[in-house]
Amino acid sequence: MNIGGSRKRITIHDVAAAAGVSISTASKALNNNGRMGDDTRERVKRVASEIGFRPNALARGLLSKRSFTIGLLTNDTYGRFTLPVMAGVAEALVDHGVSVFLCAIEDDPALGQIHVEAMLDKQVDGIIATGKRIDRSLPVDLSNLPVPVVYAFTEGRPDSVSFRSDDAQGAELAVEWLSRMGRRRIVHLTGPQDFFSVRERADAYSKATGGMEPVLYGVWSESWGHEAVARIWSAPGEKPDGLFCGNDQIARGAVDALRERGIKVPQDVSVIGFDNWEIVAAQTRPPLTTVDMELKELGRQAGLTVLALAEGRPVERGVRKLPCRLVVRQSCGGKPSEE
Amino acid sequence: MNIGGSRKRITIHDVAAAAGVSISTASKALNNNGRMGDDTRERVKRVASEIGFRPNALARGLLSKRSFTIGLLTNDTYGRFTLPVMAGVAEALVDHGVSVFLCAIEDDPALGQIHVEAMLDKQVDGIIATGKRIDRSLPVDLSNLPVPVVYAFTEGRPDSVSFRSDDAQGAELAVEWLSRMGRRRIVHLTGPQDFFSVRERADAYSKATGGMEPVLYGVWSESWGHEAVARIWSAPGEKPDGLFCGNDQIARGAVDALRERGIKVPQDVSVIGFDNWEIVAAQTRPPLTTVDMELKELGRQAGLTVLALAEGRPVERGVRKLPCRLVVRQSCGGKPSEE
DNA sequence: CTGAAAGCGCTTACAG
DNA sequence: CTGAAAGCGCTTACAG
Repeated sequence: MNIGGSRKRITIHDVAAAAGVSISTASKALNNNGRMGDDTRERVKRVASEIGFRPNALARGLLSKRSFTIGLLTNDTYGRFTLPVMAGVAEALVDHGVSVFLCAIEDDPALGQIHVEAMLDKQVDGIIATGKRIDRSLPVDLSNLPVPVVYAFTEGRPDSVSFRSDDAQGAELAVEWLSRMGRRRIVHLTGPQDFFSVRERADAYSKATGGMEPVLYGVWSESWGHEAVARIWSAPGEKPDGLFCGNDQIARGAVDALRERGIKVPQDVSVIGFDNWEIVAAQTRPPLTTVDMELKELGRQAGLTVLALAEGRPVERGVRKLPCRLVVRQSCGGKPSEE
Repeated sequence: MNIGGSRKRITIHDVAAAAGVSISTASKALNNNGRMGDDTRERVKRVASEIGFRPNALARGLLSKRSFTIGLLTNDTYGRFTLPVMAGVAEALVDHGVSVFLCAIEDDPALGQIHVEAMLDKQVDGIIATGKRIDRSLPVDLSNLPVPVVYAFTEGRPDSVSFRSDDAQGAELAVEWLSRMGRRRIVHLTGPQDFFSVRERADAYSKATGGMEPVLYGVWSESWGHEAVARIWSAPGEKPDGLFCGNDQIARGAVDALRERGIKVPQDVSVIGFDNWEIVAAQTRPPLTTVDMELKELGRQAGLTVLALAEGRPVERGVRKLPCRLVVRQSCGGKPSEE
């Protein structure tokens, strides 16, 4: 049963012995290089797989200077943004045989330093830095490392390679859809103004709507969505027929508040969210139409990019903005997109 | 600026040369073993840190048969359960210099196999298997691996080392608190009966309440919470004054439904959840009192346990149940616990 | 066509 | 007290 885990590992010596060749020949046979008889090569390979040989990546890495390992550094404890990014990274890299160290460093510089050093000691081929907002950097300096660094959904150095969502385009998508649903008085309820993405979305919103309605800044919570609706609907004057919310939580709060006032969503008012945070968006009544930042795709690209850098392939520097995608559910009307 | 990441790595040869000793002496000095003059040892150490020497973990691992790396395997894509477990594992192991590979394998056996092999190739010191429910195992056989395996919040082999939450005790905690709040007619709304933890919690609930009220099985969603409340309150007869919900989503649905019926929580009815899923529990109006499964602690213990196994220290086999903790917010009355 | 040797960056007996 | 040598498991020139 071997529960403690102590089966002796099979090395290339075992393969060589079993196949009756030298270890150099065994190595070359397995790696498809060197010249030798096809029969020899085949025999070595067959024997290797029969006895269950798997090359020791540590030994390989020592020679090749490649560990087939990268590190993902994040300060997003809750994992709301990091998880999709991580999924994309892993998915893109698993085919290339690279594994991913996940390091959650909170906002602790000392912890960050420890993790970076541990990763470097383990000879990672590269590092992906990710976080919870685009305009903050991790609490650790990644600028002079002996391995390539790619930033994804977090602020990087000016001359680095960064990936982020195109928040302006996402906001346009939202406003466009609302107009397409026939909405004319669209109000924007959003988060704190010191978030770069808040400003970017708000600007795009103003540009798209002509800036007739004020933007309501608040916090990223359901209760702010509630409060904003209360504020708008208790004030005199014409009411909006569309609400573009800065995230799904605000949207959910708004939808709940509208329902409590007897206002029908989407018949009377269309509400659109941002983030496509499944757990919030799908459980809202009605389920939220929202903008997805495609973080998994972002992770995938970041993964492929560190890999390229690690292999010395040329990569253009600068920040790359990835387009957002509209996910249609029921809070705006229109036909739900198949997911 | 070295953006590509190509600074030459400093080896023990550099240290030896700079300190004017042999590499054996350098090695012994840095590892605090071997005998040598204190001055020599100090000098080597000083030089090493001056030139920024960090030992190559791959080379070390080759000798020591320890990679200071473990793998965390999960099929919980959304990360709701895995993230806290991961946080605990990492927190427990970072002090020991071990890093964690995160492998999300969905429910794909082939993907699972690939990840396990990749981890083994990289000589992980052990593997922690985790998932999204206690009575399902990962879609990959971990029983005959050359490294120790620990199961956390997923079904393991009978003779393995497993950690799980004590759901019965958690349910008792919930019922007890409800009684303490003066509730006498407590109904249990929960998830699908084929979940082991559902049955365990339901049994504990029945035992604690005397089994006078039926258990309402459903699904893990807000809408089921809604529907259950509608069903109970539209039926004739005496109504409950306490609702023990199988998870926070059901609890949230129930709270919302009660509010819509004009029933006050917690004045008229106390509602308690399960999971302490922050995003749901804290945003409910009023915020949910709930049972926390202490998954982070579970992760911490699992981490320490693989480490022990990897180092050959004796570890008792079997499944260990960790106690749950009550988190008091406002949905039951009583004083909120400081978090 | 195949193998002996050197070496990746370390550690650890073993000499001196 | 210090260093030369062997070796961890591989790969890669280089001989033959």
